[in-house]
Amino acid sequence: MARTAQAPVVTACCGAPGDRALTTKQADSLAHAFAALSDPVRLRLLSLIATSPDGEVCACNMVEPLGKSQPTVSHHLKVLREAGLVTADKRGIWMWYRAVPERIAELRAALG
Amino acid sequence: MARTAQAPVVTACCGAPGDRALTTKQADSLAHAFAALSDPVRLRLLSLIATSPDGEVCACNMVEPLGKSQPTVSHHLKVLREAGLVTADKRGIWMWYRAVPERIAELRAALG
DNA sequence: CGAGCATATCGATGATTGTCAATATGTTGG
DNA sequence: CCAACATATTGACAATCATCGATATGCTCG
Repeated sequence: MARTAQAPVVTACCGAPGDRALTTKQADSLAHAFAALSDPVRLRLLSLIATSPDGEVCACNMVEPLGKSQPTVSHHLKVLREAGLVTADKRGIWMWYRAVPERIAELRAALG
Repeated sequence: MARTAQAPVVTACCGAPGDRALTTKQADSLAHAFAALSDPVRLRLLSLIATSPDGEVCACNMVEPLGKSQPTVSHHLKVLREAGLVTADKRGIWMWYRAVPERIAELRAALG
């Protein structure tokens, strides 16, 4: 007695799911990371940062191109930081953001 | 007169963002796709399907391992379908789900 | 110290989402 | 056609989220 209830023992109605699927813990962690990428504003922020010639971008240069208020941009940057996708570095008055390639590679690996 | 307002022309306060960042349209599309991966249940569903030996899994075999109600699983499968990450194929009573590797590769490429 | 600026946090609000019970749709066997 | 079953849809509700204005924090320069 397993599967759906009255599935024959030998070959069930359905394809076997196998057992190398994600655990609940793995899925929780990954979902949290992907959630950080599930907003257009955050994707554009990460894109701005990751494609910057210098490898880092000042927060002051991200408000205007995004067309969102400063608090909104700050909020999204925080989400990206908490997801481990970017790091922040305060120098003087300004906050400099860099991408975290290892973390991004992690997500890419989860898709492969 | 650009950048933040009173940034010197030569070298601004801040790192230049460059111009190969995502457009609004691209970001919208990608965000929609990543949003489909932002839930643990959906990640486990996709994992179940993608790692199945047969390359396809019957919906009847995904309700029990996930510990969620049948309508909830059905809802999540619909989200994955609408994101283009899986396809569904009705054969007789059962619905068979397969992963869409091209679409998954698309997302992986966006992270590269 | 005090003024001015960059960034973060707070509080509120409208919108979206995950979940389930109930029900509908569609398929097969008798 | 009817009963039984697999899956999808509907309706409702609590929780989360994106957004902004107002405000707080922190830094630099005079």
